[in-house]
Amino acid sequence: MMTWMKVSEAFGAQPGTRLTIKGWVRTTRESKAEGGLCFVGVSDGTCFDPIQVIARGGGDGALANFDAVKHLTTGCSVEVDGTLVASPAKGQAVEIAADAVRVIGTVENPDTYPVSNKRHTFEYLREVAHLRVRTNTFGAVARLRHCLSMAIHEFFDKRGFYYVHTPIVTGSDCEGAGQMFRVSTLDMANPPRGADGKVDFGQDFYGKESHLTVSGQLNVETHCCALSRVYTFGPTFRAENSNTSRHLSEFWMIEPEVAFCDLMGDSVLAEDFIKHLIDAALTRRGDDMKFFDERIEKGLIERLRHVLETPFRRLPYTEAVAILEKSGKTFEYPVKWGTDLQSEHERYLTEEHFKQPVILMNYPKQIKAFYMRLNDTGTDNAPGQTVAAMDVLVPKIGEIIGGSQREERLDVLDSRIVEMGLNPKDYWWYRDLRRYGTVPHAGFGLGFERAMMFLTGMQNIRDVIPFPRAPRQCDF
RNA sequence: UCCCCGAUAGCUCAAUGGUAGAGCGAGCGGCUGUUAACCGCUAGGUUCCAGGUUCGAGUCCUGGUCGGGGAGCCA
Repeated sequence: MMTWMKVSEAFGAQPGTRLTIKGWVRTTRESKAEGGLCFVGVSDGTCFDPIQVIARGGGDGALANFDAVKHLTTGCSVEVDGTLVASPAKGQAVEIAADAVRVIGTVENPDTYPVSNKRHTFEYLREVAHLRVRTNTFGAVARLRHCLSMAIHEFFDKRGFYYVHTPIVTGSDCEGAGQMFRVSTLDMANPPRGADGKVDFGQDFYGKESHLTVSGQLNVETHCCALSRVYTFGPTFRAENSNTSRHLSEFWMIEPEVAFCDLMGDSVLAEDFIKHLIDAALTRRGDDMKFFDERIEKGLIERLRHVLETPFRRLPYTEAVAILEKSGKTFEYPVKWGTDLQSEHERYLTEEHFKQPVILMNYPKQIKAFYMRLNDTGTDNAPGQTVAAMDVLVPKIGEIIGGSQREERLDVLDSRIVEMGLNPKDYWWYRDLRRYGTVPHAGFGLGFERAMMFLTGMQNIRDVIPFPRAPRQCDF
């Protein structure tokens, strides 16, 4: 009786096992020896390596359709019945001696098959995103992405966090994180207009303007202030015209929120979280990580082990500015207390000065969001007022996490809202959390794709998400 | 959005303003328990698009489209 096994299972089975595997041809090689041999590498995506299938054209195990098997090319789908045997040749420990190879789907023109068995650039493969997952690299990326997704839920579940499904469509355009995509069912060519000539969104689907969310944070805070420990993990949309290797207009974000927690507790959670992801990747996807280490970024595993074993460096923003001023480096943009650090400054700190992840804390209030908790005057001997915000910087990627302790004092929150030129009325339900049993709480946001880049060594964010969306890029 | 670079065979890239080339991939044959295989032969082109300069444009000029790197915004 043949057992249909995943290729990953077949590699672990005993020689002599009779089995069936089903998958796609990666490579074929032919030999005239022993009455005709055909070596077919078959992958079903369950592990990094394809398994080698031996088809014979003569002798005892001759296949009736050997001629068809000889004409298999990369991309064909097959079902193989056979026996797992120890391989007599180098290159693989085991292989499958085939009794039958059923050709399920052929490739209609091998000459133009987009992901033929050769090296392709990532730029090219982006144009064939529906097929690129059949390659070594994108198969590994897909498996690791799944592995990390599961590890994220597991991390929070084990710590008593509840997974909250925050909305994708939002009626508030006050989430405060940049340009938003409009959601509307109005006739764009001929929208209803009010007496003032402006578009009347009162007639739109929700009776008001609505957009895709840019953050689940404000919503998740409501559940934090009832369930204590919560997190979201979902898609996020930013309509910024960002054309970089680190930005997407649709990306996935993990946002935990913890009640009765301050900024230091928040930073400990962030550090534990990143380390858990590294551990999960290394222990559960060793095959894929080995590939990333050898072919994508030399020294990746060593770099991640170092991060895993070293405590993150915590550093007040004010001290970071002092370090940068004393560094002797000439930066394109000058360092000045009260302004945001530039990419070059962050890179210097995490890649050159400390050579490890750095958590910068307590930023000047004028460069951070209204909901971040105002620190006492004199915190860190800063020359101005600061808020309890943190950014986690990692080598190669830069900012991977942004978080803060939230302002739980209603009067302070209100004055900050007004100070930023916002209207407290727009935040009525957010303010209610401070009116009814307010508590100190804190949280952060981690860009999932940036974590993927950090863990794989992939250099373009469009290559760590199955179907990237970016300005002028919405194919597939 | 700003700065820089690029677009030629299925893919990666050559080609002084003067007949369009190679490697890989593909097809056929040879050799081999093969595995980045190797050897031979063959096929494969609207040189991104629209204008312009020129006797002549892949090459020079203008505009556009798309892609890459960097910056800003951020996760």
